[in-house]
Amino acid sequence: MGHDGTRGRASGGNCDTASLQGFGDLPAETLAELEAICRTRSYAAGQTVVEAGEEAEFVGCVRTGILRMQKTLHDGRQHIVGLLVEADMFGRVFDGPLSVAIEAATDAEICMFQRAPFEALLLRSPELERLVLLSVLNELDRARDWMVILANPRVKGRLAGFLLILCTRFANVDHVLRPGNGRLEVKIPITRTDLAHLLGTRPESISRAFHALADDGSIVIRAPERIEILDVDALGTEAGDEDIMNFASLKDMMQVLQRRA
Amino acid sequence: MGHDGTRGRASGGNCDTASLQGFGDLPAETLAELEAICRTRSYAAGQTVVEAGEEAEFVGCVRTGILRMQKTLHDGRQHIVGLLVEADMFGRVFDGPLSVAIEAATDAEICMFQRAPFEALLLRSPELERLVLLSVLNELDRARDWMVILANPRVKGRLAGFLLILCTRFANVDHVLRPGNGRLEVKIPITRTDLAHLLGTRPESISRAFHALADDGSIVIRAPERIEILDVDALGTEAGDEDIMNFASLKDMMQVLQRRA
DNA sequence: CGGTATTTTGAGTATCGTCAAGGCCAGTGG
DNA sequence: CCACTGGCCTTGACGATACTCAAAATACCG
Repeated sequence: MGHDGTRGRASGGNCDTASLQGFGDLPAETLAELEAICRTRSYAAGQTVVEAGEEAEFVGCVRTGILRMQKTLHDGRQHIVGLLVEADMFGRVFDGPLSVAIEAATDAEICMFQRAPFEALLLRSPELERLVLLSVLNELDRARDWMVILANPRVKGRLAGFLLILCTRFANVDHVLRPGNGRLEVKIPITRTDLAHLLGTRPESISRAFHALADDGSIVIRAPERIEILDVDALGTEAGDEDIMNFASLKDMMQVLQRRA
Repeated sequence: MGHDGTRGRASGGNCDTASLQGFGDLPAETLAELEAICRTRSYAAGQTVVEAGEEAEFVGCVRTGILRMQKTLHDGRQHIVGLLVEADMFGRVFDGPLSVAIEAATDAEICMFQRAPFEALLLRSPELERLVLLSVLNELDRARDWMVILANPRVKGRLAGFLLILCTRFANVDHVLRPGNGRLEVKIPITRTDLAHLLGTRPESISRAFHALADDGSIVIRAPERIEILDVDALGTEAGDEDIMNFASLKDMMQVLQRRA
């Protein structure tokens, strides 16, 4: 499964909090206090960051890499309920234990803040509180996006929706999107098995759906994890076109690419 | 469809903010300020509360009834991404337009706060800010619960999960749960069509799934919208048992009911 | 009582889950 | 250098499930 269940360990050193997305606008004083209570940790793909039900000792912020949030079912199967990327925060503030487990989907670097001092700082810094609130609000939106995708009755449609989300929401993350040489190529950041868990199906169906989209001419499978997007509109139709707005920027990018080619 | 698209209108009068769940613990001073900027509105089932994309003028808190949040697809179909019940808050604070439309699923009373003053108050009152944060965090958890349910490959399993959520999370709400005369009866608060949208399937499949569960002896269909729960464990197994913890309280309730009968 | 919306049922087809086998790639050890 | 191993992805076949279309039954409302 690739999930070896080992825990990452602190690689020492504080993070440069000011370089975290969104944190730059915080007052220097707040940043200094954050700097004092944070630490960078590195995790290899498959390592566990937080167990479910754990009284999260830390509040974290992803610096590089991708984490997956998952719920463990009683029979041992695991359902992925979201991905965390650059600048995403996690860990319950003010509240009880975390309801999801968090594992590294790729090698990742995380900025960890000790929980108690972080909460104390939160009460004193409205700017930070606002940042956290926006972060959670953003995550809520993303969760709803997943819901719309999952509600699609056909696997092919769910996969199309997933690819579009990858192109829009995860666009400027890591190396997910590569608008190289006149083509739009996406790097699938998780395994087929994980993708199946995320989309509520089995790896076999994922594979078939990929090739069905390829047969339609919507995508080209250059490698299992490297997918070239050919027809955004077709994917949108397949996915149900949840939001036309979202694709506008993506379509623009496609046109620019085609003009360049 | 029952969605007549009409807007509710203010029925005048301020709400008794102190009686809102969670608000009771706020300082009297904060409560007084809230009182000054709020207003109660009543909506009939099917009326629109907020349009999607609207620069939400208000932040709201449900007092009675049930609202549904939905995303409108370009072809006009609508996907439900969640339900709002008593004490649930909605409307983006600090952020842009709402990404979902909100309609009354049943007759509902809502406490509306003007957005600008509410945000201002938020900055001054850490207690209120914390309340809002917890509210959003709670909603995020619920969204993830929906995701786990939606990821279930069989419709029967998704429906079982929905019923369990109805019994646990919506337990002490409106008239959803009626532990009358030794039986546990649930009132489905939305139509079959809406339920189909929520669970990512069609009304026909919903109907068949209900009767399949009835044939299994897990439930009894006393009326299309009145479902009697017989076997919580069977439903849990069918749903995938996402969290055994959640059912503990429900099982207790069942035992109490059976002892009483 | 008639009209409408909702729910249910039925039959046929497409899709998907399941089981089993094969292929591809990377790392390992001879 | 090559066989071997194990993980991941793919493919095939078959049965179960769910979607589609159509129509009937039921409930709701004036």
